[in-house]
Amino acid sequence: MLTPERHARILELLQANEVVRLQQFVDATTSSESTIRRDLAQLEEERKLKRVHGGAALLKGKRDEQTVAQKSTKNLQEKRKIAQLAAQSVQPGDCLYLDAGTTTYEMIPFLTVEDLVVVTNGISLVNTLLEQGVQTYLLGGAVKPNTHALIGRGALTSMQSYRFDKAFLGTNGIHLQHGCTTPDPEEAMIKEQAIALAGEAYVLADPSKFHEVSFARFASLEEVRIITCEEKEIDLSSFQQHSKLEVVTS
Amino acid sequence: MLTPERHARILELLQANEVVRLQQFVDATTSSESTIRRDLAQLEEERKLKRVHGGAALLKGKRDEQTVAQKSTKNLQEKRKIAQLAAQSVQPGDCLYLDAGTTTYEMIPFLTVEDLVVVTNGISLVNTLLEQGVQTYLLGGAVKPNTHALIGRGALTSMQSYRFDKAFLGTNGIHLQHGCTTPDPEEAMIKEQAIALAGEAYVLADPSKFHEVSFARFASLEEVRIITCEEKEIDLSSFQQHSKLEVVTS
DNA sequence: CATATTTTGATTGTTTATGATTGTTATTGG
DNA sequence: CCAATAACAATCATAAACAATCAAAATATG
Repeated sequence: MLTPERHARILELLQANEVVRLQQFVDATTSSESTIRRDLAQLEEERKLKRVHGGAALLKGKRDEQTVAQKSTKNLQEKRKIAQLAAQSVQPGDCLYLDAGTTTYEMIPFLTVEDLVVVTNGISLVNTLLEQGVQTYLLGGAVKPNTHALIGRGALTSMQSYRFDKAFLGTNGIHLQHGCTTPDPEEAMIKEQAIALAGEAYVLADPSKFHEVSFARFASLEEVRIITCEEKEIDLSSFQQHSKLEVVTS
Repeated sequence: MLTPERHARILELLQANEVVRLQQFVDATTSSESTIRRDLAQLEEERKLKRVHGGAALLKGKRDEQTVAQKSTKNLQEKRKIAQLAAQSVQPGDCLYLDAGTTTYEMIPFLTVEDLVVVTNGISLVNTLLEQGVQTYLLGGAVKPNTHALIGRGALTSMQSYRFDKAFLGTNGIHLQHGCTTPDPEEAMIKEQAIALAGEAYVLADPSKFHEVSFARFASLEEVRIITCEEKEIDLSSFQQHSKLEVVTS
């Protein structure tokens, strides 16, 4: 049986049964225990299921995670490392703003300190935040269909009720002259205001974003801390002069 | 029996019985006392129940609230009929408010007219609304962990930017003297304001809600239209005198 | 066709969940 | 208020489940 077939069969069994033990998967796929374990590990990475001792269970909030889950298979390891580094800046009692996006999403499992309050404009983050037991606030506003981010006037005005210790933002481009940019001007406005309302603003960017420029600018290099992981092709030293830079040594 | 199965069984027993002895859990799950104790400790940590000497009890705030998943399997056919009737009142170009809740959720597939705008405080509704191609706005505010509804000051203030042609609301109790009631005062405030901002307010209630009273009142019978389906045990004529009543003949 | 890479299943220590046992704490009835 | 009793938390041994490792098989590549 081929890997995608097995994965499909596993998810199918889970849809039907909510909780399934390892041996059932073995019987259903005529594969070994080891293979099933590997499959389960992988599917958990992709956030398609939750492993439990003795088998696997369906994720509770499966409904609006799908789009995020698909995206997050790409560069997942890099993103997770960056996310982990970013999460280390968080202190007990902090009030955070988390941008909608896959990198910020990956931060959530690492947000383990006590007494956090998180404000976000990403509907997809809410479920996971609540499962972590984090007190969660959502901005209001128009829902952007493909990303499920909240944007527009409503989002801007409802953000004004909050102040943040730290804001964590994703980006599409980081450039020496043009700063941080993103394709959607609406989202750029939100990011810009989040930076203004935050004591410290962190931009999370994997190496592919450097020297890229997108349409709408939301920050200069000077006003944010950039968190990334190192890559030999990219020379980060030029950025170091303009911005506070934190790099994961992978 | 796997851990999530046990946890589910424990919570299920609690929903049915309000307060349950340790031995009942042991019998129901065929596990040892020690294991149940560990489970209870963990579930209390997750704020799913309250441990008491001799067993466990439901959290007070959650007394008559169930998770969305549990609710939505119950009375589904009835709810769907009510939802369908409610959706018939919707006209092209309308701007609607949809309450968070399972009955309002069931309305979405029937919202097939053109040019709708929907505002809601229910995160769970967003996905399905977008799939229907409806322009969707979400209120801001605190996210209520079990129901994923947006509540609190943030939700109230962000609602003030909108005006609705029609508001559709769920309820837990409908009573001749006490009007419409719901367990959570925070949610009641939201519902109340939605009614104030709407040209017409509709309350969707299956027959089990009649003559019931919950904690927080959000409307009198006079100011809303009630949509329900008929049931022989319940005499709706007394309600007819106080309120506009629409009944599905199932 | 030979070689490199990936996937698989068996084997191995290691970790985890469980149920029994222990001593400790809370409740109850006199 | 105190003793009796029930419920509790803590500890421990064990068995099940686990991750890590490795060699064989399947697959891909030059």
